[in-house]
Amino acid sequence: MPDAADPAPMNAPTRRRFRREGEERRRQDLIEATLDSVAEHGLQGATLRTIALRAGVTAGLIRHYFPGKEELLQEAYAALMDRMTEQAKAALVMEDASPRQRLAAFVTANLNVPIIDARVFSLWATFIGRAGADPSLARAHREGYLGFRNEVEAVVAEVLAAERRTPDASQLRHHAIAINAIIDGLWIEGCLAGEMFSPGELAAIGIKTVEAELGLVPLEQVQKK
Amino acid sequence: MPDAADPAPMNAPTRRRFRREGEERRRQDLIEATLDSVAEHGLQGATLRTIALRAGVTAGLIRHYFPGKEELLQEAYAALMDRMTEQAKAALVMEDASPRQRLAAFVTANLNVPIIDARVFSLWATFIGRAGADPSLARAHREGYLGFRNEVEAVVAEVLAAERRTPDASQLRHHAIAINAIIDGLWIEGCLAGEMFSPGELAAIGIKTVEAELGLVPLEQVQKK
DNA sequence: GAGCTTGTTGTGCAAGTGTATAAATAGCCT
DNA sequence: AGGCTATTTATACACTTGCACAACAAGCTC
Repeated sequence: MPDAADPAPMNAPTRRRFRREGEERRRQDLIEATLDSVAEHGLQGATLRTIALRAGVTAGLIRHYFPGKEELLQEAYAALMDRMTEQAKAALVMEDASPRQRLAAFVTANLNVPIIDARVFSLWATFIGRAGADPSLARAHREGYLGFRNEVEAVVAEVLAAERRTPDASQLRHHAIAINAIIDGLWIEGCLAGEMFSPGELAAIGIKTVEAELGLVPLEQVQKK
Repeated sequence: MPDAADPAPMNAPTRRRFRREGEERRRQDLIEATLDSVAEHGLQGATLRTIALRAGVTAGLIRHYFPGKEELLQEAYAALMDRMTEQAKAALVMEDASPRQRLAAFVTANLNVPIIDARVFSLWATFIGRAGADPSLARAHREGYLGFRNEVEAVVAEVLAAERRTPDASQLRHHAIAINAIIDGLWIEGCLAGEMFSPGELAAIGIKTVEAELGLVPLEQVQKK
């Protein structure tokens, strides 16, 4: 069958149809596609073409929104950190709850979905692994870590105050460091081997360990009284 | 000065001098060079040429010892895990020491150099970040993790037995999970921001937190009695 | 020391990388 | 409806990557 019926002579180079999106939307889509690619294939597998494919655009467009790949990765990492710390802190804004309840809720929130998540962990590990060599990544992490620890320290202070205990700054700092470690450690265990734990088990362990660290008497004993 | 005195006519293609090394030596050198490259430049920067340069050989030689880059990376990761778990367990083989002392020594060993080390952490994070996508990495981690946790569980059982306490299997497991988290969390804090802590501070916090988790009475109170 | 084995080098190559840039077209403004 | 602009596509390019292979020489054996 001859192609004489084709209105375009030769095989017309049919160009890809596309839609114009707002700048903010495109940037967010590209960042999300970047995180997806990094989570799935690692930093080495996250090529501009892979990212663009996932975002539903062609590779050239990335350069229109980001000066280069480096900047895209940095913005993606910043977006990830923002999301993580924001979710973590969100559990703290409970009105009309005792400090102890708020602390427990904070621990619980950090040891369940969506914070316990294999994809997020993969991203965190991939990026943090470069923190030793990349000062900008190291600084971003440092700020996020200290912010998190300060939140913990503030709640701890409230909890102890409610118990009529007045720790000095050094003790408070040690409590925050320890509790931060407990949450981080359980978070990793949950992300890497979530199916090894029954639902809520990690949170229960976390609360118990944190309260033991603070020297709080177990709730059963309180209620028995 | 004319080069007529040069015994070689033209610029003779002077080939690189080399020495033949034993197979085991070369393999270990290449694995070490791989770990160095990954720690410094990440997985993406660890190219065959970079690795070979660091090992003092040319890139082609790698293919003589490893089927491909994939296998080299896997063996490097296995070597890293071996070293880490071996060092960690080494602290447990103390003769004539009470279970409680052995547990404290274990915690201390895991929260000081050489286990607290930015390079090792960078490597761990880089590799573990790929565990979600690479089943072989995931399995290697799982085995190392469970081995570590079982060690912890064994020591905890001894400590509690010495205290005349007989926890059931579930309680023992929870203790091991929590203590493992404490050590991991503090390890990360120390690796990522070692200079924020005074020497021995992390170990002190670790011991205190672990003993609180187990419900051991602080040593000061024991001695006062 | 001659000869042989094989560890080691050097070069080549196809595929893929980030970046640069020209061509096209979607969608707003008048 | 028609033109303008900037978003988007598509192609080109220099460079790097992992891998293949032929040439070479280090060091053992006799």
